[in-house]
Amino acid sequence: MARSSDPTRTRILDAASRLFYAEGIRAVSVDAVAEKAGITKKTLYYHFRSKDDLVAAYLAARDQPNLALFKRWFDEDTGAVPDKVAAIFRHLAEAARHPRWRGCGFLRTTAELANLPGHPAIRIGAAHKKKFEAWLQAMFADAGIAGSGELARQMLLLLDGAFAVVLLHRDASYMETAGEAARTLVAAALPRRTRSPRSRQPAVTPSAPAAGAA
Amino acid sequence: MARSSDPTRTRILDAASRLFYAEGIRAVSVDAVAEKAGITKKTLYYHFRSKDDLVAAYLAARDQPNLALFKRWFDEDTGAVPDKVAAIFRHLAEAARHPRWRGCGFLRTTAELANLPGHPAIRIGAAHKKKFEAWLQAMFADAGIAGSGELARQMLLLLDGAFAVVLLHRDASYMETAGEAARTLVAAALPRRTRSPRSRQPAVTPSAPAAGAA
DNA sequence: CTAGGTATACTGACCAGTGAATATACCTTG
DNA sequence: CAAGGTATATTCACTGGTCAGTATACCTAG
Repeated sequence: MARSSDPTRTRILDAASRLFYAEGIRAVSVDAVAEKAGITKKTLYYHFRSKDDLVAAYLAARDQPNLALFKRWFDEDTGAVPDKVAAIFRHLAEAARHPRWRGCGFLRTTAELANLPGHPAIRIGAAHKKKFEAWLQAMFADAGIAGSGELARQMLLLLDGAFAVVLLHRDASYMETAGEAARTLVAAALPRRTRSPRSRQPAVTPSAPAAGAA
Repeated sequence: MARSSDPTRTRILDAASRLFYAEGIRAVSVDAVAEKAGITKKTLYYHFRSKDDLVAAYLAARDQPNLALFKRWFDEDTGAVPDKVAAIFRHLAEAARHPRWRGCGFLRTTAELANLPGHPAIRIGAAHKKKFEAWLQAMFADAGIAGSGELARQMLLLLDGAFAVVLLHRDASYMETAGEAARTLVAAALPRRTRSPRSRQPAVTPSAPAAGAA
């Protein structure tokens, strides 16, 4: 049985990841993945039961690294919670300006396989987003925010909306707009004593600070 | 030359629309569209130059009706602007509970064809979203909101985020969360004298039931 | 010498798009 | 009005190519 550290399996997964992310699931053939990995199709089918399995493995391999990246961006920002959240969007905006950026692999796979609701890849994508939401909620709860669950959901909506819109318009500034909306919502939910100075900057109207909405 | 009112062309477009929306672009063959339309493939190719053309026509046919629906939901709500915006999300949440709902056809097509940046269908999708954003901005400007452009972009992000997340989790409640976040942001941006009483309800904490969010 | 792993070569199904012929409807001209 | 032509609209049958997945054989390491 091939272990996850199997070098051949790793090569296949690496090739699949690049191709599926760059071109989409149905646009990439198993032959193409095998060729990119430098092996034959039969070897690929020795390591993965089917193309569907390979697609699921592609997303599963992206789960932990993606979450770790978000957490690092959050942790490394030295500001208050609204700024830490905005930092995630800031880093994503930078990534989105790279020519090979193609949005969120989890969302794009879900959109492409929307006609197969029980597909293993979709379940992995859903679990990934749930983990991110749960982590955010924990961060908000730690900061003393009462409606941490609702707020985490709102962050998720802004983030995934930004993935979709930036991909559609090829305009990374929407990612920054999402970051400012996120900062506004988090700042409004924060208990007063811990609110950061930067979070008092209104993202919506320069005249009316949104502090009263909490 | 086939006019847009051509009954055969309409039949093809109707079949294409149902299939592409339900199954995705690359999952639907031209043969399948022709069969669903009750014609032969060659007839389809008489009316459309290629499959790519057909995909673009599918989205173009959805542009105006979709916008008209959003405008109607906005206009028919009798509340203030934050409530009118929330009404759009409320109606979409209802639609999302239908078993055949598959998210936003424009976004899903964009996600699937992300490897073909210049594809005509993507340009039509981008134009559609830009029209919606411009219309929203005009509504906000009419309501005396200073940062109407930024606010309209935030609404777009919440809306498209909700499309993506609801499709991923098959949980329409995210659409309502997005609606409440939208209501909060619009209410915070509104000049004080015209702010509605409902908009003072905090959208962040779930303990306060928002009207219509059932 | 045997079991895990890889290669060549294949299957049957499907795919986008086309060639050649035919039907229909209208329109000109004698 | 009638004969013949022309553009529109449709069909059947096909092409070259790709797809996911497999049958069989080989090969190398323990």
